[in-house]
Amino acid sequence: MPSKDTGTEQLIKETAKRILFAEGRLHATTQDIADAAGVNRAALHYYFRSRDQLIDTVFQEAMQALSQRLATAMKSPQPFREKIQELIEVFLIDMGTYPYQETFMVTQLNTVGHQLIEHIQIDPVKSFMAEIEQEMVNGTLEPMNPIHFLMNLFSLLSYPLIMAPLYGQFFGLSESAFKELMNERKGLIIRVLFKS
Amino acid sequence: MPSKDTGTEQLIKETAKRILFAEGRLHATTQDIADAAGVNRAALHYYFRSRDQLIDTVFQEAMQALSQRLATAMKSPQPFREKIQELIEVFLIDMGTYPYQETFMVTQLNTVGHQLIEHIQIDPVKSFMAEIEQEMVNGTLEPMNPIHFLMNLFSLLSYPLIMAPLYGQFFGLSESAFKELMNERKGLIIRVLFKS
DNA sequence: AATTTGTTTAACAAATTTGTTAGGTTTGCG
DNA sequence: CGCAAACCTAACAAATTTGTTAAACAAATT
Repeated sequence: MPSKDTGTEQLIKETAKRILFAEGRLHATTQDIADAAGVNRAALHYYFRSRDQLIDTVFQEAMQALSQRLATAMKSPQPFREKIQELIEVFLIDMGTYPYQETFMVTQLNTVGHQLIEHIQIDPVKSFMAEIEQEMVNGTLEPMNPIHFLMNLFSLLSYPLIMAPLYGQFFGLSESAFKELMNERKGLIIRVLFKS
Repeated sequence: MPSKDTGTEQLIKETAKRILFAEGRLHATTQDIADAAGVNRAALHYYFRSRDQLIDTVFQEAMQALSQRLATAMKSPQPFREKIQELIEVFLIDMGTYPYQETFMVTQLNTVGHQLIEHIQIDPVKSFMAEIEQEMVNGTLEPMNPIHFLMNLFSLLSYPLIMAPLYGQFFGLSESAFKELMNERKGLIIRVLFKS
């Protein structure tokens, strides 16, 4: 830790994340971010050198956070079903605060041309897939490629939150009606995945 | 139709859609689009006056196309299950060509601040929801808010395609392996939705 | 062939966004 | 205190992106 830490670097990163991941304004300018953080735009260059580097930092951190969340939930020492339940809870909370994080990352990958990602943990995912396969042998889950199970899980979790503005338009849902629906989904997703 | 139609206007729109919806480069510049279309950038202003108007035109057309697809599939005079099957087929083809259309629309809604959308048909969706409710009464579907059923359907369909670059990173999937998985999903989604 | 009309583009201008610099401010510390 | 280091900002410069204009070009019509 440096002798002087005003927290500005952290503030800028968090503000950038809020604008990009929470508000979904994917082409926010440095001015937008600086204003929202209440700092001079030059501070942004002081800490991150360039817009690209700020974006890249935020991207890498988001990737690691995602990887970390997955790893923690997947390594949790609980029975399978409870583990899934925990994963859903954790993910819904995170998606509630940063619904557009994944969208941002995909857009980033599409524009920059698939960049390398640092420090993502692949092992917990692999062992979790083995665990899923075991459940299929046990008969708890329908047999399929375990990747499908994961795709189903994350699809059912993420997509509605990502597309909320669109669903609002098509179904004329209010904010609160939508929140109510999302709460119902916790149990619903479990039922869909486990067919019980 | 004007006496002279070089097809340039159409070409520009289609190129814009390709870059935005297919390649997912959501902050493409007018230069990017003009280059990809092989026309001078001024042509873009000649036909659309400004970048914003081009984007808006493309946005509205995409919205109407989406609404149209939904309406057609939902009004199809077939038994429920076959209707869903058709909807899945149609949607998977469209998503294959324009995976980022929905992402673009949401981003647009988030940045421009929920703009009005012209000519979207809401009636077919309503009658389809009634049909879903009827299936629940019949016992073909688990009882739930029919919006959940639609959310589940579109989630399972769209999300994997939208997040393909991310899944590629996390699971180390090749293009062809991914395509294979997506083909498997057609039947899988039906099974998940109907629990049979 | 001359004219009209729609189309295309090069060159220029304006606006926006990003990056730099030099100096001012604050804070910790001998 | 004095001063060194980190922090912050106003002002400026550069780069990028968007918008305009005037002229060239091509095809249809008279």
